[in-house]
Amino acid sequence: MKSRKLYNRISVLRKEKGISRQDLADIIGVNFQTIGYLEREEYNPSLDLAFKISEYFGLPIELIFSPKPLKSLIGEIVELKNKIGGK
Amino acid sequence: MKSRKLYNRISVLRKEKGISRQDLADIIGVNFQTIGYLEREEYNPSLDLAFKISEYFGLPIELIFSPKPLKSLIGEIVELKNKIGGK
DNA sequence: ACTTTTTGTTGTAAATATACAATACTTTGA
DNA sequence: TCAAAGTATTGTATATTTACAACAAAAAGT
Repeated sequence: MKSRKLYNRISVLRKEKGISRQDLADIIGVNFQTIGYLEREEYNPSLDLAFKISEYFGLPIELIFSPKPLKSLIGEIVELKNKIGGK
Repeated sequence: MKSRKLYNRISVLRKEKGISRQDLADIIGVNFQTIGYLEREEYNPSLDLAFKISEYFGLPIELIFSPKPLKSLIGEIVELKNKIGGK
């Protein structure tokens, strides 16, 4: 199965936490270069690795990874505000 | 990274839909034996394949796959009813 | 400006997921 | 009970992910 390129927000989330790739890699238990490959979206994580990342950030997989390009977090917020604000 | 064994509900969900592995495989675009391996939990899907399965069933990945053994669907329901019913 | 830390790049090797084929076993249904 | 459909098993081949190392480039802190 030729697998689709997936998009993710790892680098943004990691920066919000203020940790380095090495730190994140250590916590999760992978090589720090693996985090690099994921952030650059050079390949997709295994489902298990995706779960580990999702557990670390305390967020569902769908909020971190997506088959469709992810909008910026700020963009998400604006969109949600519009939805709530009604009209 | 030695990857953890993951659990899933593919066979139950597939049976609820009343389709065969071959059918599911065709829809998703993988070999039918791959579905077999996943249902028997002999290996984990890639994140992309997990997304495809999740898209087909219209359910979030977390409801289909889990690092911890999944309780039966009926078990989930009972638990939720207890939670709602209070006490 | 200099030093250190972080990130990117390239290359190789190992582990794991997926495909495919052939055949046996099991279940279902007529 | 027999036939067909579905599932399991075994084996081999390919693709993809992960690890690891060494070095270059960039960013951050002093």
